[in-house]
Amino acid sequence: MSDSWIERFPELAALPPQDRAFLTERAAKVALPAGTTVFAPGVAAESFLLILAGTVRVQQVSPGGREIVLYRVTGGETCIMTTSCLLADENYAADGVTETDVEAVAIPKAAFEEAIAQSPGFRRLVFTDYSRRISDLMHVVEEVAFERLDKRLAQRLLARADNSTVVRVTHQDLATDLGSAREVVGRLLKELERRGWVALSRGAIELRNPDQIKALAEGS
Amino acid sequence: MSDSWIERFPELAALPPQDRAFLTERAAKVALPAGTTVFAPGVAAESFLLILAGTVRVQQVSPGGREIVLYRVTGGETCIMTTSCLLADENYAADGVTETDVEAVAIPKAAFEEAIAQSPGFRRLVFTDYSRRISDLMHVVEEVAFERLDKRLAQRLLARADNSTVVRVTHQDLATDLGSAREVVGRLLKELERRGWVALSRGAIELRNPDQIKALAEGS
DNA sequence: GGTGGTCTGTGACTTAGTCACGTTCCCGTG
DNA sequence: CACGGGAACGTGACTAAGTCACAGACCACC
Repeated sequence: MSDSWIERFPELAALPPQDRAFLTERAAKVALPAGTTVFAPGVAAESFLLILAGTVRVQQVSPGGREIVLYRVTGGETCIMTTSCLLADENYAADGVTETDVEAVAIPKAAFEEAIAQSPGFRRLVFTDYSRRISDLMHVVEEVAFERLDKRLAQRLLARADNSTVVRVTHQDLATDLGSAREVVGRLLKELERRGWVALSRGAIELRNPDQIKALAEGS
Repeated sequence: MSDSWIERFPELAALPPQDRAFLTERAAKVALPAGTTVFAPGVAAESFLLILAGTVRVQQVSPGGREIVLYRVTGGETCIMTTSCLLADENYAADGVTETDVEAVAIPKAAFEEAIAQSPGFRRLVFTDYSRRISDLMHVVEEVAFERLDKRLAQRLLARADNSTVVRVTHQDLATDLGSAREVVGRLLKELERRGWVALSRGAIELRNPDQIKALAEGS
């Protein structure tokens, strides 16, 4: 297989040639259409996944049907859920779904373990991603436990806007991001509209006053 | 240093003799009195920590003064916060405090990295603990986001009771465990007392009807 | 026997979540 | 083109949880 994908991962690109060759020989490129379930509670993974492009959403679903996004895996990152399955035979109560079409590289378990054993750079990649996820999770706990929902909503709107002025997203999507309920998000959005900060329409939210929204997102 | 401590860690006890010797030569036993801050935001760790006895509480503090316990590290486990600092030079927004007197073993950074490189068993120990913590954190998110506070309170009471019938704990301690507010916990406890399930006194809670409390803790 | 610190109680209020609907919009099929 | 069904959104009434500003109550130690 071509080794061009390896450039997406600085830790791997810096490996000595024989390590790079080892990885590229055993890696297989996979394409996952949007909406694919990458992993789910109770399903053990059988290969290590490196994401090249697209995003995977990792979320929890409550018995009552509510959902919360724990973090997103994007290009240049690895999927620690599958990593953990490989390394610790642990099964997690979360599921991963592709939000967009995803291109990834799969490394079989045996090759993964050998890479871990042989290559400090590869280990570093894996550990760094573990740390990043723990950091993400702690941030989620902090937000859910301590921050006001309107502030968190403003943050999500800005994050999803990504410099554009119109966000194509449903109230339910935002509620899932925040671990809240659709009606609650709807009411908060309505209040923002009343203040003239956003304009609401079906499936889309226009940010009319990004500065005020930013102030809300950053406010104490 | 004596190598008897290594028996507390099955993964390490099973190592080949030279790996065991390597670790015990470089390890230093440390004793931390209750209430010691083991790590805090912005402070980088300089050695890897294995806990022999006692517990370290890892928690987040909100700007508004509220706190939430993320997880506890007990005997036979490693402290992944310090691990992450060593492996990924990442700083976390959490702090660790000893809840009891703690006996631990510290392995300096250089020896830690060598052990990671050389010993598959040592790697396995580290990865397993990472996985456990991620699992813990996801559980916290799930609880905080989706579960009712009275149910979570009942769970905490039972966990702290540990087969005894009297729990020595303040309302504030429980609130910190749950990431809630003292007054809220107090009101819920009062309601449990009204039902005759507990008896309240200053600094202690007597479980008068553990079965009902269990039912609440396990109920949908 | 006062005194300061910790622990707990209370009421009034705001914010968030739940439940059970009703309404509106869109898009394909007959 | 009507129309029927699903997805998205709106609403009111209610419960649960958090906040704020206090007021007591208890304990230990001079």
